Amino acid sequence: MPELPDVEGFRRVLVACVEGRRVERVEVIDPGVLHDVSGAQLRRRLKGRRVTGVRRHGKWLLLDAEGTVLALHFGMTGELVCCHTGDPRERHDRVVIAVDTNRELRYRDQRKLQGLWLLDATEVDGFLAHQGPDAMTVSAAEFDRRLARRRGVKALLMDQSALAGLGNLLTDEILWRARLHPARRADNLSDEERGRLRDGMRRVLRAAVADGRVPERETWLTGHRDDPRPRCPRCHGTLRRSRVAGRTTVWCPRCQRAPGSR
DNA sequence: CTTTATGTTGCGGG
DNA sequence: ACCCGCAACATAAA
Repeated sequence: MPELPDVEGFRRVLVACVEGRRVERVEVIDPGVLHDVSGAQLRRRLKGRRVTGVRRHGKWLLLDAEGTVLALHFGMTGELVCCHTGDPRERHDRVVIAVDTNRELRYRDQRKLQGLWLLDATEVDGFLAHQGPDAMTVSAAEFDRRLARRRGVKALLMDQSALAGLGNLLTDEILWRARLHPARRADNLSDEERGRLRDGMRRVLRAAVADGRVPERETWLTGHRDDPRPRCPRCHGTLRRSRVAGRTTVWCPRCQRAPGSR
């Protein structure tokens, strides 16, 4: 589930649930999601602290707690939910952070591909140093600079060190909207094509972030990618499914022409 | 049993 | 130096 818009949705969950509140209890149900920190350390360093802010960069979510920062990444199956204390525990609840309002934040994740990191506020910049600019706020000039590589455009858009926040679904959606074949090389897009790409990215992101998730819509690819015989919502041609940049890729061979060079 | 899944990283090879 | 595909990580569902 989690790409930039989903993580932005989690950020709002956090704001509503714990921002400004004091951490009363930290419960580590499955230490397998903790990185470089034990359950006891996590508890000791969060308990009693006030949550002073919540930030997102790409797919990373950062919870500030008076000098200590909890960094969360959701992998493919993670989510953040706000519960009342006493709500029944679910099978994949891994960590619970309860605050002084009878509410608790739960990090829920089936596959445990990523997890939680605990940092000192001074370590955050270094921690995110390898991340590219956030896809939601990147400037046109910086976007163009990031795309100036000899790589497949889909691989590049999904590369978090080039641009942070886009995953497999969003990337397909953006390329479809910009009418660009996913296997095109990024460095020989025309100025017009690169403009279309950035425009598509902005529109897709704006709509998805407003929803706090990547929506499944009839007028988007997302609403069709799991259909048995998926049709393009724009030209009604049959969509194709293949593997690009190591991931399942859905695109319209009529709307999104030729890889090669042009 | 096999395949697939919205992520990231590290490795081998071109 | 740059780029690609692929396996690995852990788990569930089709």
